[in-house]
Amino acid sequence: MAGIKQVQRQTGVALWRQIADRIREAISRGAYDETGMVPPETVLALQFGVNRHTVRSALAALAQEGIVRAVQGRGTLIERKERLNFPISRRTRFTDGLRDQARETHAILLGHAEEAADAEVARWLRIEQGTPVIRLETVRDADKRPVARGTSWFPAARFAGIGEIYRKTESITKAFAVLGLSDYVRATTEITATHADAGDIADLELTPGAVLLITKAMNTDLEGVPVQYSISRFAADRVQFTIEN
Amino acid sequence: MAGIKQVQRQTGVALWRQIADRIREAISRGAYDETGMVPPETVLALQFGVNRHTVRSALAALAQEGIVRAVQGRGTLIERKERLNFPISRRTRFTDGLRDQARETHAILLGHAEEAADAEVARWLRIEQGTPVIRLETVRDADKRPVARGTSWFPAARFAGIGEIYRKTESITKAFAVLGLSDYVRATTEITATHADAGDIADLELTPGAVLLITKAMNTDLEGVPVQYSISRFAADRVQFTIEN
DNA sequence: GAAAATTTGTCCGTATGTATT
DNA sequence: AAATACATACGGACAAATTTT
Repeated sequence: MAGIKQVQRQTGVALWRQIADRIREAISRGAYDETGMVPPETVLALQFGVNRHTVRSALAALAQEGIVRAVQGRGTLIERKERLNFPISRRTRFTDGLRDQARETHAILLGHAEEAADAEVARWLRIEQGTPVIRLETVRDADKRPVARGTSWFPAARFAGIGEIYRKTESITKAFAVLGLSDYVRATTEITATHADAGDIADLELTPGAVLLITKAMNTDLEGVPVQYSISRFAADRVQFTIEN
Repeated sequence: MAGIKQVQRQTGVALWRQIADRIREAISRGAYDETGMVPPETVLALQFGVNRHTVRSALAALAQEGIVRAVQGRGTLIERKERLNFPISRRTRFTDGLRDQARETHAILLGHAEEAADAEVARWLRIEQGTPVIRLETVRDADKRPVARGTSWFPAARFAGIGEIYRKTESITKAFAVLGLSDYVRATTEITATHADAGDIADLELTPGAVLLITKAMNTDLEGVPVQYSISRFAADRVQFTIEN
């Protein structure tokens, strides 16, 4: 390899930014495709003629952008990504929506409980605060990769036992069917984005600083009665939403 | 103030994480509401009994979450935020949608140009690649705060001069009206999220690591002919989208 | 308006811990 | 078990931006 162009000091652009730009460019050029990894920090530090910590600042920035992912003891891996598409419509179904995009999907029930509806849940489900609801905590995988984790609430009186049914069927649609609700529709969806918290990082196998797409959604039966309120947290670099009007 | 509980070493949780958690909690408790700022790094370092760099790691994490914002020479400010709501529907109008939520909105035209449609623009506008299109670069403000920046493309043959008209009217809807298109509808919207790049940070007054909501949207006239394709980049901590089905 | 003090930003060097190979 | 590689933490120095004097 020919000599590497050194970074420039006192230019008004911090060294770590220059280095981040150079590494980002090298990655997109395919310079590290053989190994799928960035060279070790010590090597990069030598190449750019800076301290290892300066390289670490650059790599931290790239990790935050989702371009690389550092694994202690192994190295810094280059991330490549394709996004799963989630259409949002009146007929939005989580699992069905993935059918053509992933060979294998799973819905794992982390836990379920019966509790009293708080103000937010009560408002979305249009019930009295304090009414019993069933809460489900789930993680959804597509091809062994976690895609989203979520919390759903259901009116307890109408959907008693939905937790265990969901664990077996791995599908809200099927669980509803078992409980006598043959069809339902998506009424409203609210979308925001933020950074991943500790729970997201653990459940979705993300790195600190990762971006999340968050949906708050309410489903109703065909009479317009709310049957489910859910908050889902998607790994933003693995999904996109589409709305067709 | 009574003694501050020191952080604990060798517990398997990094000091900077413990400190970030403590500061986050203090902020939500309102402990710094008088000044709206976190104490200086040197003070925090003394309080927690760690080096200033360790505090900096914690503050960097909080800055990334959008909870604080460091300003060189001033201090580390606490961010408080309310989100503007953008309904996405067949009748989605950017400016109209903000009318009840902001006293004053502006659309600034950064620049416009006529160019040949690339593959992506051609696909969305359903025209031949290479067909002339007009590109508009805009930034939108609500109450003096930038909310989104975007790029829009229009078929040049049909909307000649839209750049200058938009600069005066500050509204796509009005510009369309001037050019003889009295009504239009939102056909499709694609939503993703990612980190802000350098341009976003500058135009939207963000900090590095900020989260963006990105929409790719296509509008058609009432006959279903595409009239606009746009990519908009929203500061995620200032907006949310809602979809009513 | 200029100088000083304050506060965050960058960079280096070193040491040690932890996870993986 | 040893080597490798990233993670954490400390200490110091100086730069840059802002506020205060």
